[in-house]
Amino acid sequence: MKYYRSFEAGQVIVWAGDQMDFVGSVVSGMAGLTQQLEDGRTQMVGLLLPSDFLGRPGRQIASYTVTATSEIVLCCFRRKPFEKLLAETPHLAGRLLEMTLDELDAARDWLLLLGRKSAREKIASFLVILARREAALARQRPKGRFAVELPLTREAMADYLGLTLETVSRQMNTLKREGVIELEGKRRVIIPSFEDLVIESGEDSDGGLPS
Amino acid sequence: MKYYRSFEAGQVIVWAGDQMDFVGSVVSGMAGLTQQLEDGRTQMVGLLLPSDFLGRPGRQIASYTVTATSEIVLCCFRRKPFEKLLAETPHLAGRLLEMTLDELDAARDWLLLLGRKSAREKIASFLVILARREAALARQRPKGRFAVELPLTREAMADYLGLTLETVSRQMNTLKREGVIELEGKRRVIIPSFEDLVIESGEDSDGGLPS
DNA sequence: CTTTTTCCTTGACCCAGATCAAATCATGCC
DNA sequence: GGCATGATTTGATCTGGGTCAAGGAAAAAG
Repeated sequence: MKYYRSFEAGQVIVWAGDQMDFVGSVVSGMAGLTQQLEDGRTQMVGLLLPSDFLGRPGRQIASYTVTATSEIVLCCFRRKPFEKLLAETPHLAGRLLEMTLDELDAARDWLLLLGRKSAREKIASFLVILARREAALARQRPKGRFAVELPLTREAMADYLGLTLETVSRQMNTLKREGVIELEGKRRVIIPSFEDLVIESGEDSDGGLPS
Repeated sequence: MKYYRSFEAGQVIVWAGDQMDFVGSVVSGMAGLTQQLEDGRTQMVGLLLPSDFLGRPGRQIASYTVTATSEIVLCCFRRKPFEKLLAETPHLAGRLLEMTLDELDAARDWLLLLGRKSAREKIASFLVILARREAALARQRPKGRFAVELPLTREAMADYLGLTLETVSRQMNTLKREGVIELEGKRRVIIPSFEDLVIESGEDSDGGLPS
């Protein structure tokens, strides 16, 4: 009933519109949910990190294309048995509701980012989000000097942020030039002061994560 | 345990950060959830129409400001008894999960709208969304000639779409000039051909609502 | 080691939508 | 009616980020 699947960076895990006979959770690595307009414009609409849930119980057709942005390992369950288990286990349903509500909150922060933030603020916010989620896995809060791995291409970042890859590149290098971040290679970011980065992100100062 | 509350257009129902000791659902009218950056930039992150749920079980502090965009009637429950009921009624929890997943899907369509659509496409998409939701309440699909009520100011529309109110006004009048929509007063829109409006919205032709 | 491919950076230019500034319209109030 | 008040439209101008076009850099392939 439970099994593992691995994908390499760039591989498509599920195509939007395909039959989807499993649900799963991310063990390691990263994947993006994307939506497209027919002319090819692409927007990432979900970012899956370790512990995140993939799939929608009660729905057999995938609504979004899921692509591995880095090497990734999923822990999968066949959908039918999972749904049976879900119906029999109120605790599991509650946990899933909790996770879905958290995802909805994250999506709403993302709406604010896409609708109202400048390119510079978008980049800073994205790094803040990654740092927070990376720290949260270790039950911590990011603070002071902090390093973040970017398991995405500039293009994937652009699709996340509603920008072009050129703008992402320019803003990353501007932030670097101004000392807000340091780059170690192209995919590793050092944040000298997490607090300063939060200011750049335009967020309300307290940033209160409620849970 | 159950009671009704009414608000006039423009009234704030809940302030972000306030204690929130009730949950509710919309009986009639419309409200918006909004988030703000400290410099005042505002983004609507949720739109509540009749039958929509307000509040988050298990959370006593409101994360978003809720404002009535039109006269509105809510059916409210005190939070504690509701949570008790929720814990005792697996069916209710399942229903709530279903609604939350639908909201998440809507939020993801909204991400695509904010991240990648032009102002014209945003306006058209918004009208398509309103028409679909209005029709859905009558268990129908919008088709052919269709009328939509806009219980929002141009500014509220701008906050929904990540635009300025001037751009909203201009695009509405451009669509009117081109015959894609007709305006009856400022708050009522006639859609001569729903199918043509969907094309203007940039959506994938089929538009498949999966449920 | 060389070549190919993929990803990233940088520059020059342009345009959709923002900003600033006036009108116009609609509605309620005295 | 005459006069505030708030919503909307319209015009003029500006600009952030998009688009187009080369180049680099680094990994993968041969």
